[in-house]
Formats: sequence, structure tokens, C-alpha cells
Amino acid sequence: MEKQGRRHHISSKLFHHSVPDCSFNVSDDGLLVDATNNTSSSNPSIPIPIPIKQLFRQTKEIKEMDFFSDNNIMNDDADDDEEPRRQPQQDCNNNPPAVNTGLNLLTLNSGISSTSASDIHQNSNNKLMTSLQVELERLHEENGELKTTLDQMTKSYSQLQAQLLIAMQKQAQNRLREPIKCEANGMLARQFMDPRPSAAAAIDHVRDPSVAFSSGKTPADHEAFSLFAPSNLNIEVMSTERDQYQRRLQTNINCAEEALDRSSQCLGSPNYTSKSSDPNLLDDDNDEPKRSTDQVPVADQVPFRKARVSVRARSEAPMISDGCQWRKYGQKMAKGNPCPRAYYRCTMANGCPVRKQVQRLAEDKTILITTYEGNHSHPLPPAATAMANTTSAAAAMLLSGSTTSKEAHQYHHHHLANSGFFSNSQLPFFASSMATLSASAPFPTITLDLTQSPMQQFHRIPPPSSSTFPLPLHGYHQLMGGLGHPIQAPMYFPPNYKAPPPSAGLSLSGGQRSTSTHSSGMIETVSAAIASDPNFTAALAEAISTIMAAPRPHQGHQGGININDGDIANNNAARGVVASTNNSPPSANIGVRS
DNA sequence: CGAATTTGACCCGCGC
DNA sequence: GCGCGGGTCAAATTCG
Repeated sequence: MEKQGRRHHISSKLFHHSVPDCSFNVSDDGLLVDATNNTSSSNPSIPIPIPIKQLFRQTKEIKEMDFFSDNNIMNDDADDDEEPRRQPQQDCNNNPPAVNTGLNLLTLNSGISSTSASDIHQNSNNKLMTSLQVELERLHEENGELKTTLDQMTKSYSQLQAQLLIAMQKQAQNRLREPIKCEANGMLARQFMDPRPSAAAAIDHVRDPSVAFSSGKTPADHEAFSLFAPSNLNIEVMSTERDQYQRRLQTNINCAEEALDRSSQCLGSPNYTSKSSDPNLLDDDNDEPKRSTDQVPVADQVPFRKARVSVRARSEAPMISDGCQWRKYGQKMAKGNPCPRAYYRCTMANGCPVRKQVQRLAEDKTILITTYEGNHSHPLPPAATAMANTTSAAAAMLLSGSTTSKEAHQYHHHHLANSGFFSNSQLPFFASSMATLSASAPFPTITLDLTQSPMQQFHRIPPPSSSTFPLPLHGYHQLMGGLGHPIQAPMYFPPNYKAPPPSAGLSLSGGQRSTSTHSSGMIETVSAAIASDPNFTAALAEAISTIMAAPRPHQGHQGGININDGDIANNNAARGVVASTNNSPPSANIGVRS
């Protein structure tokens, strides 16, 4: 760490930031850049790349010499407590510590006496630039390494959370038997279906949506868990257990305590089936050691499936194009639907587990339902990455969110309000019905409905076991329609929305800002995304990824959402989205495939 | 001719 | 135990 800190020293003043007060973006090259305070003393207009590691260092450590600013030199001199940190300056260009590194680099060339002072000065600048470039390249490399390390740490963290969840659920089982007699079933479902490790602690405070952040779990933890959940084992555990419990809970609504006890047992025993009435299941003590050793591989023991993300869009084409290569491996006639259901698997890499189902809606055959399942095990092109991020983020949202309608709404309302998304804490109600959770379906599924207006969905009676929550994709609908995207998605507007001129599809944010201040940040976000590249999948990924990256009230994300929001924990998704908005080919849209 | 698609058979979970 | 439905497999077929 010390070594790395010294390596960064040469540019430390260049990266003059007060970390806690800044928001950061992820640039295309993977470096974090300051999104809010790129007012470097020497170059206020250029986003300054910041190595991730610096974010973890103390603020005062960042305050180092600015080679390009005498003023800052004076300022630094005024800081007495910076003395120890100025010491490493000598390792950049072998400058002695006493040398004024401001641009007084003549000491490096002191042996050249025949050269004019200006030439020496210029040579020094060139050397300095060269060294800075070399240093920048090293920072790039280190940045990538750090991201890899962070990914690994996050995965390990998620696995540990899965183990913790199982242990907490076992505790909750014992505590549940009394409350289950008096509490509403939905409330209990909420408790058990909440995959967050705080679920057990939330039993006593479940009516308070903020409890998720008050039980020793920070929003950052929650977010990191949510963001990385789709690709990790514990999510499968959670989704299945949640689904099992949901099903069992529904079947037990009219049953006596015996059935309730049995249903609670299934939480800690994934192999529990409806036919199992073995009283030994109630004996947690007997199998506890074995269970603890099997916690991690439990997903391998249970043939359950992953969460699914269903996208509904209007399209005449047989399949939407999402940037991936698919191979059809089956087709079935689903019951109650005259249209066949096609099964596809990803063929971009051998063994990629991602599959999708494509089926038309029976009631409206112009609506194409594409259901994604799994995570890609290979690099993806930008457009495909966008969709993959979308599905992953949506799945994470599904699996990390609550499922009973009222509390789901409260929770997400609270969640987004705290995120600065809707800083006025009043969600536009038309923004709260674009995604639907269905935890009682055969598989936990989140449906992103891009076919209906928010108003229509708001008045639609949801399935009894599904719930809607704020997923502000409404701006994207408008943008998509304004761009004349191949998808025949209608344009939907708030009641008082003034439609922009047809040519103003890229400037919708202004029009909406005048009518809905609540969602202006999101509108700007999506508008910017669309403006940079009218790509359906990218923009969709933007919307969801932004949501996933939004809830960080302790990190200064109060001034709206930046599409380049460089969430460290979300580096994969964010990078993919950024790349997709900048580089995705025009053909990589969700749309009619000719 | 290789790749992609079609389609009937098969497997598995679930409900009765 | 049996039937049903969803999902997958793999041989046959089609396509480029």
C-alpha cells in the first residue's frame, strides 16, 4: 500500500479532490473521473482521471504538490500537517525533496550549461509529461487490477452474505412461530422474501422500510449486494427460498399452525418438498453442523433456477435483437396461448448458461415477451453488455427488493427518495408502474413492460402476488418514441406533459423538466444516454443501472444522476453501459430485425 | 457442407 | 400413481 501510494504521488496534486464530496464517473478507459468537481487548479475543464485506490485514501493525503500551480505550492506550504506526505516527491523524477517541483526542474538539468533557460524549461516539461504519461499508464493498469480485486471481493462478500442469510433464517424460524400466528401472511412473506441479510432483524421492524439501512448494514453494502447479486450463488439461494416460501405460504394460508411450521421449515431446508412431512425436519440441531458445511454448495444441490427478467415490447419481428447471438433449441405451444414459445440459448460462447424465451402475448400478438435467464460467462459486445446489465440489474432489483405491494412501494419509494433520484421525496405516480415483480410465478420474475403507458399500468389491477415499484422508465419511453425507434412503443406522457416537436426527441429533458421536477434527473440521464446513442438496450440499461447505482445517500449523490456515474462497486455494469452508449453499433438495438 | 432451425420425444416438477 | 405442462434434447430437415 505504501508502495502504491508512492507510485501515485507524482500526480497526486493533479488529482486534487476532496473525495467524500465528489461524485465520480467511469470513463471509457476505466478510470474514474470526477463528475462534479473537476475544478483542478490547473485545468478546470478537463475531467481528471482518478485511480480508484485514491478514493480509499485520506483526503489530506491527496493534497500534494501541484506541479503546475505555484498558488497551490503556497497553499501546501501553509498546511503544516502535509509535511510528511510531501516527502515522497523525490521518487517521481528523482528530485531531491528540497527542490521546488513546481516547474523549477532546472536542477534536473543543471549539468547543461550551454542551453538557454527556456530550452531547459521546455525539456523539463517534456520529461515531466513523459513521466506523467508513463505514470498514467501504470495507473490504468493498476486501476484494472483494482477493479478485478474488487469484483472478487464483492463476490466473496456475497457468498458470505448467503451463508449469513441462511444462519439468520434459521434463527428467524424460531422467532417466527409466535409472530406467524398474529401477523398477516403478507407481512411475513415480506420478511422472508426479503433477501437482504437484514431480513431477520427486520422482523421486529418490518413496517419501517428504513430498517434495511438501520440494522448494521450500510446502503453501500446493500447496493453492492444488489448489484452483484445476479452473478453470484447466493442469489439463487435467495430466490429459490423466497419462491419456495411464497408458494408454501400461499398454500398454507388456510392451514393451521402445523402447516405453518412446516412451511417455515422449508426456509432452512431447500430440499424440502410438499410431500415431506418428516418430523426430523423440525430438528434443527441435528443437522445444523452438516448444513453449515453445505451452505455454500446448497445451490448445487437444489435444481432451482435463477431469477428472470422479462421484457415486453411491441414488435412485429419474431425476436428482438439484443446484441447477443442466439440459437433456437426448442419451441413449445404454451397452454392458453395460441402463439408458440421459442427457446433460445446464447451461442456466443460454449457453455454460456444464458437462455431466453420469446413468446407473443395471447391478448395482443403485437407484444413480444422476451424472458432472459442467467448471466453470460463470456465477454459481450457493447450492446449485448447493455442488455446483460439490464437483466442483471433488474434481477438484482427483483431479488433485493420486497414483494408485497404496499411495502414494496414504500421501500422503493424510500430507497429512491434517499438516492436523490426524486429528491423531493414525492415520486411521480406515473413513474411507478413500469416494472412488475412476480415472485409467485414458477420463477421469480421481473417484467419490464415497455408496451403500456404508466397511466394504464397504474390503473391496471396487478396480479395478486405481484407488485409494482418505481422504475422510472417513462422518460425512456418518450425518448424512444421520439427517436422513431423500430420498436413500436407508443409515446406516453404524464397528464400535463407537453409533447416536444417531432424533431426534438433528443431534447425531451427540457420539456419534461418543465412539468416534472421530480424526475428531471432521471430524464436528463436517459436523455443524455439517448442523445449519445439512440440505442434501446443501452438506454434501458442506463435506466436500470442508474437505479441500481443511485442509492448512495452518504456519498454525495444528491444532485441528480449522471449516466457516467462511476460506482466502484458497479464498475462492470457502469462500464458496459458507458461503452454501449458510446460504441454500440446502430444495429444493436432492440427492435424489428429485418 | 456446415450451421441453423424444426419437431417429436423425453425428462422433471407439480397438482390431483 | 398418474396426468399435465414446462423445459430440454437430439435427430431430421432446411438454409445459406
